[in-house]
Amino acid sequence: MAPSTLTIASDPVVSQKERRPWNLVPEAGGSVGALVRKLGGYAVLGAEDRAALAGLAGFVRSVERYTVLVEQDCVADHALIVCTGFACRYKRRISGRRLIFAYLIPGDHCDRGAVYGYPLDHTIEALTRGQIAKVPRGHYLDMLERHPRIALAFQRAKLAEEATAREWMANIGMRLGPERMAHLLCELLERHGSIGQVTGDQFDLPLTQADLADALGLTSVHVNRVLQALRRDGLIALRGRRLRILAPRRLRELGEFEARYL
Amino acid sequence: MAPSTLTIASDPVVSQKERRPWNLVPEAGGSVGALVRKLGGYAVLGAEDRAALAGLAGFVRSVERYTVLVEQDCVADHALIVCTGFACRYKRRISGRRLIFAYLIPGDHCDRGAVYGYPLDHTIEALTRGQIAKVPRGHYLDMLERHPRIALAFQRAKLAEEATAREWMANIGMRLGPERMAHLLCELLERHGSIGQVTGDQFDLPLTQADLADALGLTSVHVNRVLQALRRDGLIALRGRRLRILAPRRLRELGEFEARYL
DNA sequence: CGTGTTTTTGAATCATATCAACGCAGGTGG
DNA sequence: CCACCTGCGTTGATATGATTCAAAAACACG
Repeated sequence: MAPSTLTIASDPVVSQKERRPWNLVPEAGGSVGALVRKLGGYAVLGAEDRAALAGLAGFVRSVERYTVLVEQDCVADHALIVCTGFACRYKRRISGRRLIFAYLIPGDHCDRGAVYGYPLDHTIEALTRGQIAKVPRGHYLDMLERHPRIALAFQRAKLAEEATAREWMANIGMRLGPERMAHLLCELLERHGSIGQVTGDQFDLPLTQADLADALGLTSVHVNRVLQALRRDGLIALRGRRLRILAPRRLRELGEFEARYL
Repeated sequence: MAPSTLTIASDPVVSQKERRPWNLVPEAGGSVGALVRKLGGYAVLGAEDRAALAGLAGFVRSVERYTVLVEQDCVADHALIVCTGFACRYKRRISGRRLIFAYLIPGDHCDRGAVYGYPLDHTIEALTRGQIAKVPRGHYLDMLERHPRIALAFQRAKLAEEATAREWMANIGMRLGPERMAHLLCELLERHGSIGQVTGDQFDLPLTQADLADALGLTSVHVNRVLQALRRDGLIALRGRRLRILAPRRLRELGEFEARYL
């Protein structure tokens, strides 16, 4: 009911001592490299634009897994951008069951409405350890005003995010288990590709089967069996936190996935 | 693939001869009455604001059921606002199965992105006969600029719409049939209430059981049985195109519905 | 190395889909 | 005015995808 405070790891500044746990490639551009790459796909950015984005690195801090980034009904006073790691938007039922609406990967915004001062209708939480840029509203709005290209890119990124949300809804609403999983993995392949984190159809997937289940509207038990089926059919190889897409073509067909983003 | 043309009934002007088929109350404000009421709930509108909205009545035209309002991948050059009747956003699978992402009732925008010239990732179609205001982009943007209150109200309405979309996702992703139906009906009660179309917990629901099914991720057969269960339990009375909520309290509990909009 | 988390497995059960058929009402045309 | 058609709601029988519960095996971590 009553808005609570924004919860985030309170280290005052950047923590360089942190060893990145699952990001292999140290991106050019440091912790905001993913953001630059992603936005660069939505609009042509100039050197000053890149510099402004690079300036966001000063606001980066580490968060542990399970850290709540924005609490439900809370009005955030910062723009939050994922730099490394996985976060998600979710809601819980009284029964305790959780539904994940979206995965937030490096380069993704946590909450755009926050900037306009509206309370959020769901919770945002880190699914893995990672780094988050916590940009004060003033600085953020300032940057958008000074760099219209960045603003444009953010706007387009938002439309893409909305389209993705509808895709997830279609996933849950009209696809069977294996198809849902296939679609999700294709999407993650594409999104990780657009931030330069895919090499040879392979990328880090540091999620629990329960995390996948809650995003697909399935049980973790069923997710397990679905994954086994996909492995058995030679579509994927998933071991530890590393996913390799063995048959991208067939996986896309199975999930009826069509590339849409750029 | 290639954008196709915007399809809409091509009557040049308002058609007054049309007999409203399911709207009982002739709203003050004529065909845009619902819009005025809805926006009034999001921001305090002045007389000039209302006048500007009333001016939209000149762009109203009738559409038949099944009329495609905006085709997928199409860039609309008009803002479309539902005045009477039901429309929906949906997507189809190759199998032919349809998933409805949102119902659009009087006062709702069909596509906001259209105004910015982005192609749509889904289709918008009339689920019933009705009236749509087709406002040229220029006129629409002009109005927003001249009437900041209206712009604010639209912005808030959009946030509410996004929250509703997440609620639908939660519905499909983690609720059982009867709970989904209960939640949906509660939502429709609230939304129709906010545009003054509810009298005594009763309102028009001119939808097919198949239309409901596609919005709930269920089969029309199953929707039928769910509705029977709700009737048997004395929660609702649904006959013809008229729905009466008999036990709002219990229905909300069943669907875990919480009021959110204003 | 133990301890807690995650993955894997099996069996039973449940919710929902599927298929097929029938009734009913509204509208149409002869 | 009646016969026909079509769309929608209703029903029953059966099939199946997914859940639940429970427990063992594999892992990851400090």
